[in-house]
Amino acid sequence: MGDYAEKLAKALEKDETIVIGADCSIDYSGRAESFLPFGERIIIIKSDKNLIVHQPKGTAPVNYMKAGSVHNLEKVPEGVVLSSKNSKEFMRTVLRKIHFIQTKKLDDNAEIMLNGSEKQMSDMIVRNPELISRDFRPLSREEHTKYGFIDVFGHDKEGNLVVVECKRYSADLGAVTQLRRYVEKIKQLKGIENVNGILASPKISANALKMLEDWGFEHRKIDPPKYLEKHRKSQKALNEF
Amino acid sequence: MGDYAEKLAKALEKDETIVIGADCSIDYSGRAESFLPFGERIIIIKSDKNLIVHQPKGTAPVNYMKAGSVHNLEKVPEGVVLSSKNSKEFMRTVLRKIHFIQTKKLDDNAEIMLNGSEKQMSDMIVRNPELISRDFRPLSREEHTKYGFIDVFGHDKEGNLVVVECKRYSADLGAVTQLRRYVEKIKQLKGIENVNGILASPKISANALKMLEDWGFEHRKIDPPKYLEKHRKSQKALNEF
DNA sequence: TCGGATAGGCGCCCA
DNA sequence: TGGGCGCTTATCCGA
Repeated sequence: MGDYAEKLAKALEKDETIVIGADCSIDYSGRAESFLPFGERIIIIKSDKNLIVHQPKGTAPVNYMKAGSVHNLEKVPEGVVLSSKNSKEFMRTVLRKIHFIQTKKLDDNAEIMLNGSEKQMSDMIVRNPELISRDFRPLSREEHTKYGFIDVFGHDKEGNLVVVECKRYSADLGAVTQLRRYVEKIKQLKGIENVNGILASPKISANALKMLEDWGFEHRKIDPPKYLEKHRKSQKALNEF
Repeated sequence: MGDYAEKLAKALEKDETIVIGADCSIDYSGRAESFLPFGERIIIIKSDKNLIVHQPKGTAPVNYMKAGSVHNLEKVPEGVVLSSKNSKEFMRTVLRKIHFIQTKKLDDNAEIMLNGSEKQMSDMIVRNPELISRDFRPLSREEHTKYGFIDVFGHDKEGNLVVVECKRYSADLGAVTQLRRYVEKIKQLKGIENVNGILASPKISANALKMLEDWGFEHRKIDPPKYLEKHRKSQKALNEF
């Protein structure tokens, strides 16, 4: 265990990414309080000194510490204690058996390119305003108000203002109240009553649709761009493997 | 690379957790579309066949596949291709250099114990209704309505209904619209006008507070239970290390 | 499975 | 730094 502590300290020093497989228990205190009894997990400390702990199931880490945390090691009779802290949080990991440690300086400057986001959806609507209605004319995007940011803002032929809120997946009650908040703020700011609210999404829940219509708003069924496009194209290839 | 492919296949078979350090590129297609150019990352496949890919910075994985995905390996001239799929998604990882692979069956049945959640906050309010007001009488928790679930529902001495919405951290505009939605639904369901809305949280943003007060609702500054308790106690200990 | 809501959410942008 | 909000959100819980 002594060798491990030295290896870890050296890797931390050099901003390497550290991967540990270990039997450990974890105390956390900060935004909440937690305790995780002993069990075998993967612990990763990244070059930005962010720490994540993964149990053998699930996508989300069970414990974690933000980037910029300070990590210290201490040998104790039962093994090694990893103490992590930042300005607001503290974590104490007792490693009673270490199965492996890998340390490596990772060279990765790449950034992911993503299609199908809500932002691309609103871009698409600005380029193809007929998706909202035949006479919709977009005026601005990401309009900032005290009551939030409006995705797409415009008007129709009669000059009625139109507020569009986009959701890349199913629209829920929260999406409707969000739209309502914007419409009301615009009404108040401009001192007018004729403001239309449009919720654009591929799906909407029944309750949300009812609430939407109760408020005199409308839904447009619109898919985010390129959604599942490659997936469909690769179906043939998938069938093979 | 051939040895690696075999090692991986065997580990997948045995439901081991697999940790790979590799230079790879990633195509993803499913709920959205993405491409990540080559770079050095950590890839983890867990015993539930969930996959996460971590770049050397950040808490969140850059790419991932849900639990229950199927993973296949294929040797190609440039290295190894890891194909992952489930009913709705597809991911293709090209590993052109593998730095290390660790495989281990992780034994971990422990569950994290957490203090300071919103649910515990509403429990605390039910036990200590004077936190809301001297004459608040809780009636129910998690009251289900078509417009959502109410955290705490009760009445005051005069018989006015009271809706309480809790937030464990700072309350924002969304919290206010959520509260408003519940209050309106209760008014509609009971056919009455005297329904009070209370937003309970340690903090509230200035815009949210204004909107709250515009709607005639009130804020109560309440901290989730045990929040930072250990942290404060350990301050002395922290100063030492 | 779907819907509604929380999360120690994270990460991004913008004032 | 804080507010506002999207997210391949994940995860939980109830109908």
